[in-house]
This record gives sequence, structure tokens and C-alpha cells, in this order.
Amino acid sequence: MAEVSDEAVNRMTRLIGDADKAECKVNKLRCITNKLDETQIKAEAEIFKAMADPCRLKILSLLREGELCVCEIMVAVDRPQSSTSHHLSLLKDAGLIKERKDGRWSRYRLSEGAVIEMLNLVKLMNEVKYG
Amino acid sequence: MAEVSDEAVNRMTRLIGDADKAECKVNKLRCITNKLDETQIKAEAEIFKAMADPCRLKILSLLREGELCVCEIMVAVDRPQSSTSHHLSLLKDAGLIKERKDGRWSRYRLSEGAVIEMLNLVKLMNEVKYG
DNA sequence: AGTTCATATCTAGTTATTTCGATATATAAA
DNA sequence: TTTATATATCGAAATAACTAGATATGAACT
Repeated sequence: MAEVSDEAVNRMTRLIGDADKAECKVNKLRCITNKLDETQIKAEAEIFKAMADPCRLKILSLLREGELCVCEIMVAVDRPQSSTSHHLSLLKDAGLIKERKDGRWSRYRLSEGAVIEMLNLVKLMNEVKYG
Repeated sequence: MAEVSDEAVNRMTRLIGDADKAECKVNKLRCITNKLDETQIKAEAEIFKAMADPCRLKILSLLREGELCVCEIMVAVDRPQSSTSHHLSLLKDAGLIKERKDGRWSRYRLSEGAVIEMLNLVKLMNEVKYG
């Protein structure tokens, strides 16, 4: 009966008592995670990674006010040009901001869509946590 | 007139031409970021950090199905106990999940509130990004 | 008290990220 | 075509995060 016979099933059997039920439970749990597309999960993690930095969150907040070029952003966040540019390219790769070349300037703006909602949501979550 | 006389203003002056206008612009930009509470921004970044890992995203997805104990989660995500436990404590510290002690078991569930919305939002963003 | 089992914490090795100066690219003006 | 300026990219050092084995804690059972 046991098709998935491994440590996990043994452990689950000790937990539940019945070996068949245990195997069933393990299969069910594995089934949920197997259904999750590994590539998609990674891509989603990348989006969160891009937002997981104070400086980049500041940049996103700034861009809520409108389009800005790198030299304006670096002044606002008070970081050297290379750092600012690097953060911007991470945000761009994650799809959170868009770039528009304009002569020697690169002007950045928020991507249309869910970025602002995301910022609002996390603010809310934080308020709930402390508040 | 120049109260904030530094490199940033000089740079902005070269950009804009007028020194007073430049100072004004720098002040305005700095004002936006200064208004952002450093502590709050860091706390928000911590929340995103907690979500910025494929394994932890899997755990959160799992917990959408309901409360689970560590030994069930470690089976589902196929990681050793210590790693699983570590990820769970990060998620808990970020306020994304809640713990309930039950004998020798620790049972975890999603925090009420915006966690699910966040997961839905990032999924949407990813779909928009690729299509 | 001793044993067992679920979970947490510690530790060290590895890998990823952040940071910023230096350099490269590219546009525009002289 | 030289010069200046805005931005990107490189490189290397510092820091942080992830991983997993080993050990510790703590509850339940004997």
C-alpha cells in the first residue's frame, strides 16, 4: 500500500498512529506544495525582495509624487549615485517601476497596477501590528 | 539665502540654473523623505523581507488551508526541522503568522488581516508582469 | 525520575546583498 | 572633436541571510 515510503511517512505515522492515514496526510500536504509552481513562487519572492529594503521603499514612496530622474532621487534619499542607480535597476527588474530615457536623463515612475496598493497594505499591516 | 548649502544644492543648481530654485527643489525632495518615519519604513521592510523567500511563501500558502504544526509543515515544504522552525519564527516576528502552543506541538496559522490580500496582490503583479 | 518526542536555539559554513569608489557609456553643448 | 554631465556598470569589502547538523528545552507518558 505504501507508495511514498520515507522518513516523512514514518514520522507522520508516529504522530497519527495509522500508517495508511499517515501516508494519506503526507500525500495531501505534499500535494498542496507540489501544486505551487516553483518558478512562480520564486518570481513572487523576487518582487518581495525588491521591496524588502528601506532605501528602495523610500524611492517607491517618492515616486508616488510623480516621475523623477536619478539625480533627484539620489538627493532625496541621500545616497551616492551608484547606489541609487543600483536600487533603481533592482526595482525595474522586479517590474515595480518603469524607466523613460530623456536625453541624458533617465526618468523613473511607478508601474501602473498594484504597487501602490502593496505599499498601502504593508502600511496597514504595520499599523495593525503595533498601533 | 542658502541655508542648506551642500553638494546636493550645487548639483541641483547646475541642473536647474537658478540657485534659489535649486535649494527649494532639494528642500522639497528631502522634505518628502524626511516625513517618512525611518522606524516605520524599516518595519515595513521587515515585513517584505519575511515574504521575500520561496520557502516562506510556500509556508504562507500552506497555511491558507488552515492551522498546521511544525512537523506537518516541514514535511510539506521538504526541509529539515531546524530550517522550518527558523522560517516560522521569522514569519511570526514579522506578524504574518500566529502561534498556538498545544502540548508539545506548536500550531501555526495565518494572522488575520492583510496577509492573504498581499499574497493575492503579488500573484496578480506577477501575472501582469509576464502575462 | 527517566524516556520520548516536538520544537527551539546554537553554531559554522556557505551564499547573497549592500555599499560605494572607480570606471565606462552616452548624450549634449561648446 | 573636445568637454561636461547624467547614468550605468564593475569590483571589492563589509554585512546579512540561508542552511543544516548538533544540542537544548519542555511537555507528556511510563
